[in-house]
Parts: sequence; structure tokens; C-alpha cells
Amino acid sequence: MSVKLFESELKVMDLLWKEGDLSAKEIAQRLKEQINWSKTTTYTVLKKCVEKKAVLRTDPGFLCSPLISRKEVQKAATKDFIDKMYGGSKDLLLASLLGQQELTAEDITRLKKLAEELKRGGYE
Amino acid sequence: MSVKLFESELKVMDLLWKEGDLSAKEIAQRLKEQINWSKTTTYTVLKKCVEKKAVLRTDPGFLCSPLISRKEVQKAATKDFIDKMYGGSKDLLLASLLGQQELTAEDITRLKKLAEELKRGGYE
DNA sequence: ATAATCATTCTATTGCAATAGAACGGAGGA
DNA sequence: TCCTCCGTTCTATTGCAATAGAATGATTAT
Repeated sequence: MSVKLFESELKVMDLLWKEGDLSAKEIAQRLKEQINWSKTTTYTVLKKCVEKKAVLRTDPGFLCSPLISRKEVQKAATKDFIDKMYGGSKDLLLASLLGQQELTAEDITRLKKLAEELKRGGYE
Repeated sequence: MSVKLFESELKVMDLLWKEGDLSAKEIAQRLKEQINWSKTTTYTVLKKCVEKKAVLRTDPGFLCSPLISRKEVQKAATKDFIDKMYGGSKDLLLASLLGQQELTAEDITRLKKLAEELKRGGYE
């Protein structure tokens, strides 16, 4: 359950999260178009994802499906990031986010509504 | 004004942010104690910080002072992180933070209060 | 004046993510 | 059966952050 992914691996996962299951061949094709990756690059990175149990690859056709969700990865990465940049304090990150001048009144209203919903248990 | 710092550079900045201006020698001493860095490692990393204009080093005594604040660096790093992990959407990061089960009712109350203050312009 | 000490810089070395060229192997056509 | 194509793997190569050993140069003590 090692959800620590590198940037290259995220590119592969991103595709799978967006498009759903794809064959290795299709992934290679799309990443060739999108970011000009050589097919071998895609296969190498894909292999890493499989080793890390982030992707399940099954025959026939080397069909690939994500084993971990974007949310899980985001959550883990966010924790790492908070540890690294905010000394482990979620609150400090929140404060930094909220303290940005670009935050509009609507942002805040929305935020309050969001908090309200959370309080009522309106989260998955 | 390149505020993009590596992990090693952050270790140096962290010290300066905490302790205020220090001589290169003192920095080397402390990082030797704290994380067992060789003095040359410290000097190499410190040099990078100077090149990046994150630190001002003046004679006499190679006194070092931070040229950028922790907040600036956090803000820039957070933006990068949001771009990388949340497709540039600050809201999604917020949602992820708030959606964590560990968030208590008090957390939410505090958050709402924080948002309230922000709305009233109570931020620096 | 010279030696010794020590702060600073110069110049590797290591480790690992990113990228991809070349080799391999199996399916399908001649 | 044999050849060709192409999906997949094996095995580099590159680039860069992290780390630090050896060289340098200035200051102090003898």
C-alpha cells in the first residue's frame, strides 16, 4: 500500500483515473501524444506502478486498472507535504491557504458552507 | 526571487528562521549536532542558498541572514504542490484537508471562526 | 618568519528519478 | 515453417540533488 508516487508515475495514474482502465498499448499511445513520451518510457514507468501496487495489470491485452484512488494519493502526498513544509501542522497550511489575498468573499462563503456540510457529516 | 528550495536548503533556512542571523560557522556547528552534516555539506548548501538569493552572507564572519521569509517559501511551495497534486485547484486541496476523518467538531468550529475573521479583513 | 589551525571553497562521488535505445518473443500472414 | 511486426522487457544513459574529501587561504601562536 505504498502510495508514494513520483511525478512520472503520476502522469500514468492521471490517465487511468481520468479514462478508466486502459491497455498498456493505449496508455503508451496517449502519453506519446500528450507529452511525447517514448513508448519504452511509458512501459518502464508503468512497471514501477505495478511493482508499487498502484496499478493492476492483467492479461489479456495487459489491461491496466488503478488500484489506488486519486484521493488516497492526494491525501498521502498532502500529509508528506505538510510534514515537510509546515512542520506537520495542518492548521498552518490552512492558514496559509486562507491567508492568500486572492481569496475572495465568495471563496470564504463557500468555505463556510463546506465546513457546515462537514459538520453535518455530509462527506463520503 | 527564486524561492524554490530543495530539502537540504530548507534545513539551512529552517535554522535561520528559527534562530535569526548566524555565522556560517555556527550554522555548520548546529547542523553537525542536529543532523550530523559534515561542515562541507553545510557550506555547499549554504552557497546554493546565497546563489538563489535566499540568504545574504556578509563579512565580517560570514554572517548569514535570510532574505526570504518562511511564509513566502511556504506559499510558493504550496502553489507548486497544488499544481502538481490537485490540478491547480486550491479548493480541492481544501476539500481534501477538511474531508479527513480526523477533523473534529472543534476543528470545524475553529475553521469557521477563521474564515469569519478573514472575511472581516483580520489577516496581516 | 614559520607552523598550526580552522573557516571556506573546489572538486569529486553517490544515489536515484527520468528517459529511452536495443533486444526479445509471440501472434499472424506468406 | 519461416518471416515480419510490434508489444513488452532489459539494460543503459542522463541529469541533478545530496553529501563530503581534499585543497586553499587567512589568522594566531611560537
